[in-house]
Amino acid sequence: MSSQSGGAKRQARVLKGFRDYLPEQMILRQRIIGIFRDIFERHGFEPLDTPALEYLEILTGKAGENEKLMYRFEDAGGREVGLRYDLTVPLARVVAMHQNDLALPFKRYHIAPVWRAENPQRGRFREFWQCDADIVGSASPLADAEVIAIMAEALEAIGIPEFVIRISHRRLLESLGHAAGVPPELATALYRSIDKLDKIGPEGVTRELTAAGLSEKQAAKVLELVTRRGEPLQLLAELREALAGIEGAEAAIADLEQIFRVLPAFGVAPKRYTLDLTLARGLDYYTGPVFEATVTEPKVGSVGGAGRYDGLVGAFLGRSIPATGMSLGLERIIEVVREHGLLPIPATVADVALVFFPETVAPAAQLASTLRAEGLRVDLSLQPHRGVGDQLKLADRKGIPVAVILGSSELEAGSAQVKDLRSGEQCGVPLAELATAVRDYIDRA
RNA sequence: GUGCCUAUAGCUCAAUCGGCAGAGCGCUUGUCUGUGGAACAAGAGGUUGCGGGAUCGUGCCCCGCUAGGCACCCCA
Repeated sequence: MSSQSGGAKRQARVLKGFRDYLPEQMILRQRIIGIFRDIFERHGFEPLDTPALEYLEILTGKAGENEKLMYRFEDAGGREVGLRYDLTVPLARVVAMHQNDLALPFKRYHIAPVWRAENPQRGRFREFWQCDADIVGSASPLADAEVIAIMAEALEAIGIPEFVIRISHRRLLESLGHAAGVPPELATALYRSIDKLDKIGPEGVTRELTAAGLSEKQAAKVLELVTRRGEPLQLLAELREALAGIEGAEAAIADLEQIFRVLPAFGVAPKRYTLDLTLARGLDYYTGPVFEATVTEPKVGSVGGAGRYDGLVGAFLGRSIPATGMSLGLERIIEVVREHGLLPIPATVADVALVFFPETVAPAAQLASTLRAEGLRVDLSLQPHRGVGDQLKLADRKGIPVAVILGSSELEAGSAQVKDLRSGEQCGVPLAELATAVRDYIDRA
């Protein structure tokens, strides 16, 4: 038996790492999502959505160690299910299930929440939104390049001042390992340590590598190869020489060369990308080129990750289909936007507040309809009895830029008062010209 | 999942050694019958995150829980 009022009340709360999005935040989130959607569609990517909940076996096959971060439980029918961990695995499932309905290469975007049972931190939540764009059915580095270009365009469109897309290649890293004499079973440990270079430094990496079983010489060799810096194409030429005869190296280098040649043609500025072989990335399903967009200020880690995963669709289908794609993290991008004060947006969706009196309720409601038909977003006051002052104050507090005041004297004159709530400027306007006048005031902002 | 730090009014934060829980802003009302932001005055608002313990007595000490921040891990 629950109490209705009085008695013990239920404590209002939300789960750790989960949040409410109040209107002001929603307006910003929707704005950013709209920008991304435009860019994705401009590249011919189609929208897709999938269920939040999947059979657990769909999610667990290729996630490797991340399985422990997955929300999993048994549903009321006894099925083992899980909340999706990313948008890539569901895409692979969709392609496998609907291959007859999809023309390859299939380009899709997917903007939706995913769930990971991690400890929350700045820009890190248990429920968060990813904005993904992927290409399924093309093995060409051209597809990788387009994905990188979209990522760069998206971050550029938001106005993020300092971002760099680091580009690496799983196969090339493997070859580096071979060249240094690292046994295959230590490859994973190798990637993980190298990935931490900027955090723990060369000494830290050396310590970890030798602890994992590499000799000091091997560790030093790997570090030397991986930390080379320079103009990408020139650096690749050097690596081609250094890795001559090493299995897989040539193909990986050729992939990267194609990517770096095409990127400028896609309109990506050279300062926005770099060849960085210390990038490995954690997800097990990456098989080729991998990319990551990092922002140095504020420190929210990467704002987007990407890469080629040629084996993932095949895991559901039996025959292999190549795929590549990228993922932008909405929450982390919002952190950057907030930190730098980018994308100034109104705190409300309303263009105009309609203020009136008990004796002008009906005409005011009618006027609101007219203004809405003209395309304005009208917040009709619901408290005419509270007086003009209070209504104006409330409208201003909400952040509405303009008020229209309709009283009986205006009504008799066939006009209304239009007031700029920021400057206080006000004048009478004939009803027929009202919408235009309101727009003029808004544009003055 | 692990470690460290934190939690006091709607918000930001005070509160001496363990001794009556406060300020600023915001909010409500009034000065002000159809014009907000200013000023002045008054007022409301708290089981000090939740639960337990030690103490004559706790916002303050101890334990557990929950949430937030930072780091690890991992990642968007």
